[in-house]
Amino acid sequence: MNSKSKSGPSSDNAEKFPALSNEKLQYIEESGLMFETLGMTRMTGRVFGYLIICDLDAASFDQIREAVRASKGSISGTLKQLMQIDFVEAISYPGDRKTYYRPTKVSIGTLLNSRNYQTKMFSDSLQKARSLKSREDDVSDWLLEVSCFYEWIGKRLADLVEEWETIKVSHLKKKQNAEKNNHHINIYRNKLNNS
Amino acid sequence: MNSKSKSGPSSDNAEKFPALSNEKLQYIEESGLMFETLGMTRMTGRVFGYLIICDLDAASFDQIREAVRASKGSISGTLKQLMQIDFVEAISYPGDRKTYYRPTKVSIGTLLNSRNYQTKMFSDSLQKARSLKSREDDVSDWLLEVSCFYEWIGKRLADLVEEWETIKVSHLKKKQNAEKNNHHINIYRNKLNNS
DNA sequence: CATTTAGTTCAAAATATACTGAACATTAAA
DNA sequence: TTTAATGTTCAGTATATTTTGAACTAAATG
Repeated sequence: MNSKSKSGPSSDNAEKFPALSNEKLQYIEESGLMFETLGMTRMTGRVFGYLIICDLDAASFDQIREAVRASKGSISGTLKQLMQIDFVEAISYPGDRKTYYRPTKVSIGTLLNSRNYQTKMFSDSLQKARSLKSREDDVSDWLLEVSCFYEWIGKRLADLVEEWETIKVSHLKKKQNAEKNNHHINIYRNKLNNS
Repeated sequence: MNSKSKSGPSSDNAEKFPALSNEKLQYIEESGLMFETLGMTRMTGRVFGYLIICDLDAASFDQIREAVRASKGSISGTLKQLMQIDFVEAISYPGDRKTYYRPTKVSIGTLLNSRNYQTKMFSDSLQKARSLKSREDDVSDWLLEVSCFYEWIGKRLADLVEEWETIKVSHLKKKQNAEKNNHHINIYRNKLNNS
């Protein structure tokens, strides 16, 4: 035991583990459920959700653990999964034994590619199905069309990513301006809600 | 018991339940595993896989059951799921009490839309995360960019589907010609394999 | 070298999901 | 009205997945 912990559990704990608002805690759970419907685990969603809203440059193992209230083993495995799929990256600081974790700011192209992996698998399977058929019929026509479409659109998506890179700056400016204008509305809404 | 079943179990059973080649049986299992990685059940993949390769206009409940070797309850539930997500449709014939099932030849647009559902969910979640942050940083910039990109590309994909509709006929012709040329190669390959 | 920190590993428990099989519903035919 | 055909439903079981928690490693600190 060190002298700090004797001086009271919440004295400087609050600095290392800043309390999360109910909204944020709720978001973490929602993120968990969403990741579940995407075929990942609830815990990966919780951890990723925490990392993107925690307002820290990077969070420590125990900060994550505290925020999502899970066991060390669970956090350890979950972080590995998230790093494996490149959703999270680890960083470290000199003179600090801890590892810190933060969301990877994956490029749009990478995001789209991982999405396309499943599509490719599906499309390949349909093509194989067609090759196994012993007659040509409506189904084999459909199988051909669908797998051709996916092949075609795979190429087209790559073009779109390039196009996005060229237009994104102006596009994002528009969006941010729209947001500023909405800000007044939000303040007005809050006043209404609090009345 | 009717007279038919007394005359021997495999007499005309073979007509109603034509034996599937090993390749097809294997495909059914592969399809099951693939659907599993897509977040659906193995059984939905088996049943859908069977329906697209069975070379029947439509398969009866018991033909499906026989092909995938599952219980009636399982087939019943699985077919409902597949119909729910519009992968399979039921048809019936006058004077026949059975229901027959066949793969829905869903339009390309519909296929893409259902794929986009998950993306939308993910994108909305990122936007919400950004609104919960109490500071602007690299992460909030990234959150904005990603959710904007998905919004933008959603619109662009709709254009691509339209484009596909206009070019698909000529595109498919090309593909089919390429296939015919490959056919000679496949025959040659088979000879090599059988030697 | 003993202790603390920071995490990893893995067997077992908890939980979630899918599947079976038997009882049931419904319609048609005998 | 009885029997048969065609499924459906659902409780229980089987299976798979996630999470815990305790024992462990490895490195730094006193």
